Amino acid sequence: MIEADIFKALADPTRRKVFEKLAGGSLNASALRDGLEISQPAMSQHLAVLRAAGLVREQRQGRFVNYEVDPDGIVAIGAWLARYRAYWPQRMEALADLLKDMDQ
Amino acid sequence: MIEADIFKALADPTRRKVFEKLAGGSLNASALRDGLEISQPAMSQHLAVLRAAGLVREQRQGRFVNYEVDPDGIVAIGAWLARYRAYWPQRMEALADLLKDMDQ
DNA sequence: GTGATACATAAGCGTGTGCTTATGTATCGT
DNA sequence: ACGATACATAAGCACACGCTTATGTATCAC
Repeated sequence: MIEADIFKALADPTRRKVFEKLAGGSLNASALRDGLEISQPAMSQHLAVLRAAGLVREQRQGRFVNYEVDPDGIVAIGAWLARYRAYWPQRMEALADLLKDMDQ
Repeated sequence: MIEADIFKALADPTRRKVFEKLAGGSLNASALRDGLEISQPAMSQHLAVLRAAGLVREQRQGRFVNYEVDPDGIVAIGAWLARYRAYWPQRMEALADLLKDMDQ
């Protein structure tokens, strides 16, 4: 069950912050650290969890490892959420439009 | 942060099973137990977590307490997911249609 | 080659989580 | 009123989780 890893990964607040940072674009592990008061090994461990969950993927570039959001993870969450379509208050597309607007 | 409670709640496999059972319709705590090898207090605790996360809501009916999916929780997940819209492989509506088909 | 930088991994530790057993509270049947 | 049923709560315990420090590996600059 891949959902198990996904929800576990997202249960941690630091990992959610990291993931949201990556929503703005690709970043390396060091760049992901600043702003967050976290040690280098802790970040490395968090990234390993996110990667194992399929939420993030990496790309080596010399000494740096660039991380980016893995669309597969997003799809998996969407797939899970789709099972509860009967409880969506309206079409998810409409919700998405709503949320896009309140995104500042 | 309500997402914290939501993802934490869904991180547990038993709670996800309970939640998916409720996707089929309202059920009381005892009915939710069968199939799952879990004690009565454990189920009660899991339901308390799901309720606190806004994923489930209850309705007393005599001695029984009926639980059902709370659309607010679904909306909250959809709202969070909407932040990553840039990484959706296509429109979520299309994904939803796809998933509805492979839902046996 | 040598030192510095970027990141991963290992080991150990405090804390949170999910379970159990035991008990409490409320409603139903008689 | 009394026992049974449905569920919640309390306390205690084993284990998982996230952190730290220490160390390993790989790439860059010179």
